[in-house]
Amino acid sequence: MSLLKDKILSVATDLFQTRGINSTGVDTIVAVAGTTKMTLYKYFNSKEDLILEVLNKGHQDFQGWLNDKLSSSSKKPTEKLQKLFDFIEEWVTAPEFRGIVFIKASAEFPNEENPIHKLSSEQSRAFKQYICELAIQAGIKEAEALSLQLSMLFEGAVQAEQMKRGSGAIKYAKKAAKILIDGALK
Amino acid sequence: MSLLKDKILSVATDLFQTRGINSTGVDTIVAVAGTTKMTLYKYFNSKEDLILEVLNKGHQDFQGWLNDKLSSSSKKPTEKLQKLFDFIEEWVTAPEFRGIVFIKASAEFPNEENPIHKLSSEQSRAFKQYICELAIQAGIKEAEALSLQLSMLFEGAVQAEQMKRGSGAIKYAKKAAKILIDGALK
DNA sequence: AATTAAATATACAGGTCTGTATATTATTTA
DNA sequence: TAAATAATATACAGACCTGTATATTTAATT
Repeated sequence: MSLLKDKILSVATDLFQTRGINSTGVDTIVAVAGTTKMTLYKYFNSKEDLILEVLNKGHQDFQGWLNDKLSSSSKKPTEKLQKLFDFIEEWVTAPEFRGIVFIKASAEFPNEENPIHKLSSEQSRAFKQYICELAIQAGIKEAEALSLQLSMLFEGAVQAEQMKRGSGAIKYAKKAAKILIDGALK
Repeated sequence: MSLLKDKILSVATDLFQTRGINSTGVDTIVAVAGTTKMTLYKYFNSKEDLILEVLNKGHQDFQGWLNDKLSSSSKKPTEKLQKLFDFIEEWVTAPEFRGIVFIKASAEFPNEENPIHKLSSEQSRAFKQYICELAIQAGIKEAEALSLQLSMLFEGAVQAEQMKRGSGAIKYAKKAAKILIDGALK
């Protein structure tokens, strides 16, 4: 991976989250990244392609980090599930946290036929599925229902955090998650 | 209120939700509303003003409807709280439901200094506060925590519904809300 | 040193956007 | 019927947007 391509991707991610995707022009991206449009269009066929790659990178970063944390925290599925929102809190309260890209992208591209919306929707589904597998391994009967509830709680907490930074909402989402998980376990 | 102004407001609301706010030009709005830009700019000083009025109208419609439903459903605060998500489900699953405006607006205008973001944030806070007062009247000790959890659940469910229409996510949000409310009541 | 590749600088075509200016047509009120 | 109000039709200025074309400069390789 080229250094410049990487730089463009991280700058775009930041600008998309802090200013909005449609409100951020490629001119702004290359200016902040310290390069030119010619270089951007060498690595990305279009702005849409850039957005799709930003989405993919964001998802891999988050899911990869979360999976590493959970894997090294415990081998018992039940404990992993119980620690899920501890790590989510750690991720969301980090100073460099700027939101979850697929949540913003799905709002800015609401048309269900749009490739960006499709990828966002797929990533949301993949995250829920990840939780679902944790729940299944933990022996939870209604794993599908619980994972959907937890992912709604997660997206609502991120929404709250994007709405008002430092609101501390995630702390209460974590408590709610504990109640729901405990209820589903017994 | 002028008939045309009303028409412009409802058309704008619909287009903003189905195509995005930044992606919807005033030309499209007036074309669908069957009028002209001159008329739009007679009733609204700018597109930003129009967006702010769309937000206000959306909030009044939802909060007004919800409050009427709750008021006429029961006089006991506890029962009202328990029926909250029944009515939310009714609102969200209605065929004409297009999402909650302040959720989309806060995503498209992430800058906390922006008037549109500020109003969105204020509406989100007002909704949480409305739930909080229900909880207080129901005698719940940790009313603040519960209302924040329920509002996150609500926003997460709307997010899920905007992401994939007809997902049925709200049904499981309702079940989660019941668990959280029952836990907070005793 | 000569050749190839990578990145830059700059300009611009074609499109869309907001907001306004000007003139005309309906509609209502006096 | 005359005057005042409301809405329309149309054009356009100025800004911004994506994507490309052309030429130049820097860096890497042989």
